[in-house]
Amino acid sequence: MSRTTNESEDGVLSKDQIDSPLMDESNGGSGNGGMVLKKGPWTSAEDAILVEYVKKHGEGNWNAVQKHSGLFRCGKSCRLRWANHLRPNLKKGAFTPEEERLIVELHAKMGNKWARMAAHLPGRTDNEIKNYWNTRIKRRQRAGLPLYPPEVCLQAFQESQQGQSSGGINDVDRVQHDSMQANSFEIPDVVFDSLKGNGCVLPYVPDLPDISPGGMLMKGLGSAPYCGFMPPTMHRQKRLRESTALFSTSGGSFKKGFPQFDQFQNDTCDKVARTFGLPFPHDPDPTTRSPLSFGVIQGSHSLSNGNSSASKPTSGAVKLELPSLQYPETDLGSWSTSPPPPLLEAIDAFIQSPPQVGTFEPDCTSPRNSGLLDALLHEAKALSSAKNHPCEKSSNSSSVTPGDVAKGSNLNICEAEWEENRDPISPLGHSATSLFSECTPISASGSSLDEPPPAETFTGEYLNLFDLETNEDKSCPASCYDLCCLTVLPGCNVKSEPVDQAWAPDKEKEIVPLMDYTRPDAILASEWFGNGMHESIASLLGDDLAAECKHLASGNPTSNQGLGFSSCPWNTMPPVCQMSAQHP
DNA sequence: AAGCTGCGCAACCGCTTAGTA
DNA sequence: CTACTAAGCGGTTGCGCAGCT
Repeated sequence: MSRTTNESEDGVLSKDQIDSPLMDESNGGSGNGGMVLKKGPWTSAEDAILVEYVKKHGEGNWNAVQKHSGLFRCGKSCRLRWANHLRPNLKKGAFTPEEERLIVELHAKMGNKWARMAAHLPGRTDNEIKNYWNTRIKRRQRAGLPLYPPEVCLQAFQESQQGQSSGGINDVDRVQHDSMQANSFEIPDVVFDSLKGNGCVLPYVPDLPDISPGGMLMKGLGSAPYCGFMPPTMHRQKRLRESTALFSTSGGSFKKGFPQFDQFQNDTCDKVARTFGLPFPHDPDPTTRSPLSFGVIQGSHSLSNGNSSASKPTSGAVKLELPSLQYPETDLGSWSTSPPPPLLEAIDAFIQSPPQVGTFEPDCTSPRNSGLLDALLHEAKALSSAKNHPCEKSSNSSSVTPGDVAKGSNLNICEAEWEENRDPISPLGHSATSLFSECTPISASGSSLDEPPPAETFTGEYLNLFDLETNEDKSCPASCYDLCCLTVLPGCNVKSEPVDQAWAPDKEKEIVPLMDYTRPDAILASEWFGNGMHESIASLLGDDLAAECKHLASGNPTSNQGLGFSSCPWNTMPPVCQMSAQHP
């Protein structure tokens, strides 16, 4: 705003306009008789022309503006100028606190759906909101603050829970567009569209959504200090291409690696749904269902789903639009100087090019919402699959990983399975491993971080949450945590506080040190869900996992040191999003 | 005072979606 | 059903300004 257009040149086409390299010949080549179109800042004169034109002809048909008004601007540029600066009722100036709060809430619900967010902020443009958000991210990153305030995460979660209990996804879907006013989470249309079309078994097509409420929540909840931090932007198309390429060669492998996906998906989603009171259409054989948790989160679409506007389930490699929050993994990159790319790509690739086995419920869990979630989902499925097919296991649980963390625990089996499924093809096989390896480098000293998160923040909150937490954990900020949070659940040893209490705004301060409820794991591990929920989780996780959780909770703090806390969760991670079955 | 750096905003670019022939 | 066009959307870039050295 401070930046003005060529105001000094008001009234006439500046020589810039005429000679400027900004004049886009390539652009002007077509549709305007070879006329060169001007680029760059608008002048007052141009604004006046455009305003006059719109007054006469109304909005729309922007390509005609240049023809009829004499503006040397492309229609696109005119539309943008009008929408962002000239149209009436635009609010100028800084965002008010209320607006800021709303933006945060909206982003939590919608992800990077700037236009949709703008619809909730009269007088504000998507561009403004986008810029504000990007700025906010930077600021908070620098400050080592969570992107989403705990209240937002809590609200999101609670609302999602309510949505679940009150009628399942359909209800949620129904209110999605009014969610803002109601402060309820908005569920992406996409998710439900997909569900409708695919029934319970949906191809795992993480058409990346934006940040999903769920994803966001996960993020927000998951990455305490950095929750919801956006990764360095990478063009989605670019990423898609990259990821596609990345997995193109391993596409065949995927199937091999995840032979049981098909069967798996139904099982898990089903169980999860039932466990959490979600309507589940069919339940052929509940007993076979894989004990997977995270349905909790997923179950609540609002929680796990991102919303994406346009995604439809597709098969094969899918373009993923990663929401800001969708990159839990990106947190790594965001917060550290260490290169996130491998991780991101791995996860992205995985998400984008899920195993063709593809009958994942894409939307129920809304992979789109969170690339991380997708990845986790896959891993979880792999794990579950492995469980169902012990014969396929291999004893090769070598790598440093979760297995190490859970040494001597019942989880070893799972871990082994996990390892089995992971390498070499598992989507996360790469991501998980590389992920941690990348995360690990972020030393406790924070040397690899641009702005090492305040140690106090991590230790204070996390250590209280997890007995497992060690100094190593501190060195593994958001990114790791985001990932870990999802999987750690079982092992969380949380000094839990009753949810309501913990979230009481007035008590927030005192509680924060005890529990970081911005993290899903913390919530899950705490009394948040009450005993019933714990049971549900236990049932989902399976006895072994549950036992493992306890084991971990009581934990051997040193077991995970080499790898960092984050490594553990991956192995034990339950499928986050098996909610596919939420179709009518 | 000059240079440097970072921040924030405006605009652009590329892609997707919707509408129409 | 396909092709084309317009519009919309989200990510990225460029530039001016402010603050710091």
